[in-house]
Amino acid sequence: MRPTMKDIAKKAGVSKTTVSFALNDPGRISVKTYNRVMAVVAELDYVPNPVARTLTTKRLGSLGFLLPQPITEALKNPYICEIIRGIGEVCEKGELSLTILPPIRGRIIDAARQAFVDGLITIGVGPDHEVIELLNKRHIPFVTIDGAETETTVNVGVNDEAAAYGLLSSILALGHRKITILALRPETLSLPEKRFSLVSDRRLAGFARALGETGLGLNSPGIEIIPVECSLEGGIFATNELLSRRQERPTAVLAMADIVALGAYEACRSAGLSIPPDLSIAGFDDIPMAAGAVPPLTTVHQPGREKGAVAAALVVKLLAGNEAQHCCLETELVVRSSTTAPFSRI
Amino acid sequence: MRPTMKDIAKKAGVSKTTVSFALNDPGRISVKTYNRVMAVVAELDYVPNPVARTLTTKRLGSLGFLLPQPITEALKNPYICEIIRGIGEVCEKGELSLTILPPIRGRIIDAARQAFVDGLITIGVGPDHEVIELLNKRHIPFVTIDGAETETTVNVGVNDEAAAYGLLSSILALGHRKITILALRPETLSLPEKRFSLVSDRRLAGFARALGETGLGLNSPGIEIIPVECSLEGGIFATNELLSRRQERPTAVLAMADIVALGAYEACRSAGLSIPPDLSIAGFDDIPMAAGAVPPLTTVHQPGREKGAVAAALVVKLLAGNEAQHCCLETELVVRSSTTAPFSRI
DNA sequence: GAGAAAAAGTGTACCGGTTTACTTCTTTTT
DNA sequence: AAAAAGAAGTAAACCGGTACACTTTTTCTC
Repeated sequence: MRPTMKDIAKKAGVSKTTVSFALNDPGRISVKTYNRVMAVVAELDYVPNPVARTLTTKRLGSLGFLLPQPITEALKNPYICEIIRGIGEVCEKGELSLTILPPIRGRIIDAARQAFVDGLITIGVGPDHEVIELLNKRHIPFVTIDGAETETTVNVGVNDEAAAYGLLSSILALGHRKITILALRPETLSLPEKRFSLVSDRRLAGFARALGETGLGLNSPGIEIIPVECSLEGGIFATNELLSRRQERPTAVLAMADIVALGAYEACRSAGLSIPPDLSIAGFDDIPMAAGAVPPLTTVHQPGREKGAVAAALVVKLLAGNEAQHCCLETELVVRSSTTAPFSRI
Repeated sequence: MRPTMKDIAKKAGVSKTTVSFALNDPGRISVKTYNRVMAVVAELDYVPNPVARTLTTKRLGSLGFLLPQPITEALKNPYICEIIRGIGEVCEKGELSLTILPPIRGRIIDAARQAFVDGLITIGVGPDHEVIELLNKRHIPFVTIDGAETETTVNVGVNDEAAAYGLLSSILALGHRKITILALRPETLSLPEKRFSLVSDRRLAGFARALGETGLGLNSPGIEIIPVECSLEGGIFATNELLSRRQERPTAVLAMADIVALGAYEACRSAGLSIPPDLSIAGFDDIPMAAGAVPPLTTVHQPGREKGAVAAALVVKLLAGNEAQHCCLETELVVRSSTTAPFSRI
């Protein structure tokens, strides 16, 4: 079996304490003893058990990232990858590892319960979610990404309402009046009464405001909202369904994630539609491949890596016992060539 | 302070053991006692400390993935993302979390030393690496990806030599004789005497065999090998350098990773060269975006997600105390339109 | 209703380290 | 040379759970 500190102490003829000193505070003991202990350490291939150490030091050296979906799904979305990269950046500096926590048995709260982390970051989790309560009980400092700014939680996000308003305004200005919105389903099933994810709701509010200025609303004829899964497949599926209908097609599709928009691209390709002018498509996020797509995708840029990095930095701050403030990052409308004026059917 | 099991026991008027039963094996005690204990648990917001539990159960519920580079760098390579997705798949099934372990202070061994994992997966780590020894000392079961098949370690990989042979053979058959190979630098600096990564060495052997059949060798005039960093930037940098030279340019560039090949694409774009016929470019890996690139990239397909999934499944097997076998997955040469016969300069 | 069996609950050792308070021995100060 | 200060080392408590062996209480069987 793996040797323990006791084994080392016995073989070196010293106390456990001395072994501990040799490993963590060599100045505390004589050079002679130090050498003797270390010789035994080398001989028995002793490596201290980090878990046991943790029991007293109460520091694990790991940050957690609580995913609302399985890892396989989540990493299909480059935007999530960007956020992870941002978190990773901070982990590097703080000499921490990064623990990805996928839902266990479909429940994100179980993942949080048994997480071995010093602090963690959630994404898309609202203040009313049970996991928030649990984290508080466990006294684990955490920061939410794309959550909500409340008294008791620290959040990092963007102004989704304003960003959505800007995007739809530009689409409306092009002349589009038949618009389909691909809104994101909530990833976890913990709140079954919700139709859309937290950010989707906020963006819908922005869309509503933009529509209002043209005398329209989310319920106006021609405007449609479809819940989709946040993935390439989700975009393909919804768009296929949309294009196969009898009724008149929209002239523009607004996806709430670039990856969904790229799914729409694919569905259009299969259907033989050109983007544009047959259909204008816009996304949200500005993932790295959005600019390189054919055609380049109009989207709302939000700084994914920065979001992750800021959130992680705030967690580190909390861990150090300092106060942390909410952070609202900038977005920018990036108009590329996937959106033009609607094709006039004669 | 956060309540402990002792606090619960005291307040409920029972022993610590009973509390433990209430939480883990309710059938062991009477309903009446169970209710009383759970009431106190709820009242004091008690959540068991998973670290303490671990000391006796010796199970952490996490798999580790030891990265040879910072997370930010690694996740820029979609191929790594694919592998992580594969590992994630297995984690899901086993109700495990996934701990990403980036080098600490540039040293991968330090990451391994303090990792809180039940088992782990390395990538690109050879049998002579110090980390292998450490993992054995710590008695942590592990599987290597793209490592080496030895008596004492389990490896998941592909036949790099054969794959490289096939790729270069097809390039030579097209008529190319001036070929630049972009080989990968080892990511970690632990073995400074090495020029290339483990897989690069094996692929070079395959290249050498293919060249041999045409009466050439790796040292023949016209054949050049350049060490590059495995990233988009690495590809851009090396290719820029290559194209800016006075001397005659190669007609084909073989990158040992698709992401590097895509970097070469970008450098060509800036230089106003068309791919092909000015330059043929091929990659390795077949990342998802390789097929969608312009032009679609000729490459060697290797199953990234499967690699991760198989490796993780083997670790789980080892954890269960079973034997695990090496696994060599299939590769396939995928010829797309980035490679043609060399452009004849008149 | 006596004896056996099952159920319910407890005390204590243990996991593998860290930390505190204390002892012993050596060196320095006056 | 005595007192004070410092160095080196140790025993035992502690972190917060789990697991084993054991006792006590209840239920069942004949």
